[in-house]
Amino acid sequence: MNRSYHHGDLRRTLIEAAVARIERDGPSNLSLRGIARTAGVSHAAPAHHFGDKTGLFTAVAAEGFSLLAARTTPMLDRPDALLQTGVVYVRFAVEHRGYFEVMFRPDLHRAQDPELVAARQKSFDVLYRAARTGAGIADDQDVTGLAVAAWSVVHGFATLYLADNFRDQLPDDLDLATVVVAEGVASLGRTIAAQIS
Amino acid sequence: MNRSYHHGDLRRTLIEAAVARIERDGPSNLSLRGIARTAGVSHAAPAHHFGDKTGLFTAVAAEGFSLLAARTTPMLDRPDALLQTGVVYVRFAVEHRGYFEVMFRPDLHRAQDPELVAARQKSFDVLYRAARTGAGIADDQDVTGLAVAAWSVVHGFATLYLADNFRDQLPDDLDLATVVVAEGVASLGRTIAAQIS
DNA sequence: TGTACATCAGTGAACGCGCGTTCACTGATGTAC
DNA sequence: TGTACATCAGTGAACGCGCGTTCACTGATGTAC
Repeated sequence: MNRSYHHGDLRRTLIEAAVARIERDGPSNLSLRGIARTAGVSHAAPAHHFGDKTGLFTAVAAEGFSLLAARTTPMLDRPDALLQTGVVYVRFAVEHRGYFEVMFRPDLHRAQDPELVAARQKSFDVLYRAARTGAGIADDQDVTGLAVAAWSVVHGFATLYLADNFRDQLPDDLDLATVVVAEGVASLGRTIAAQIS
Repeated sequence: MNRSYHHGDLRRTLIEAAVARIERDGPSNLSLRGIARTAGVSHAAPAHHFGDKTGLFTAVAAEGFSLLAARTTPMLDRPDALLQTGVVYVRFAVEHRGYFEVMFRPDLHRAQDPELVAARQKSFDVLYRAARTGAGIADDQDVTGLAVAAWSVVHGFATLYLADNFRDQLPDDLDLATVVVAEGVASLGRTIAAQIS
């Protein structure tokens, strides 16, 4: 740990402080000064690396999408790729809530930032590939509905879970809860299939 | 419209101003003073009706859940109750974004407020009944997995849609998009069912 | 190896601002007689 | 119907606070010779 005047890796430290801060205080009440305080650094230091507040959150979101892509990509080799990708998505959201909450709040970051766009695209690609291989869909067939439905269910579950909406309904253990939900999705698919026609 | 010193129905006006404000500026940057400004009233007036900021948002959330329950309940009589409940849920989120965004942000309101608890419970009951009747599940069977999955998918879709994550993938028209997603859910159910075993 | 200098990273004081809350007040309304 | 008075709803000035951003600065590092 560099204790001298120059920090060494302040950029990284600030991103981690931002994440820690969001996990502690929730996504409201985010402040640059609070993050700098958590990082143990002067409140003007972030400007040096990120320009302004939005810049910092943009970097957090971009790194979040990179992390998510890195975590989900290995699942593509599994026979149950779509299921496993979903499970990893939910785990990511719960274990890295600080990233997750910033990633999907476009009011906090610059959506057109190139680094962010690239990282997000990488995540989306994994999802689409998982949907394709999982359902045995050929390259020229449309996978949009499936991908959007899969994304919606894991995203909705993660969001509601984090906001404590399932406390009374599901087992405390996330793995057990995931099994219940997976069975629910199968059951839901059957029900909706019957109601669409 | 009462233009005298006494407003007449300030409570209602303030709730509507809060909703309008959130729809305009997003869920971050909410301020009591801004809401009072939108309502055309002194910034100290809200304290009279809601005590403090949290009190106002609690009232907004409670009214949101009541509205949602009122909108979804009529769907229970339909043969395709679960599908229709889901469609109404998504429409509600999109058309009443101001309510929706507050309802699921427990950091903004007092979660144990009796009025809020009652209204939320009413909404949950509709969802559970829709899941039960939709899937033809008897009263003594467990419907948790199905209900949670159904809730997750509509909530996730609404959230991602509102945060503009589907711009490139789905038709602009919400009704058309809903059809695509419903088919996706059916397809997802099949895929997951195959991968669970 | 030593020195001079440019560049870079982080500091801390200062700014102006909008915020939530409080408080004594005032204008309007409702009630008792 | 008229008057006195209590209650209620909304006002506006004031408070202290934390915020984001700016700016001249200082301490450390890297480079040229």
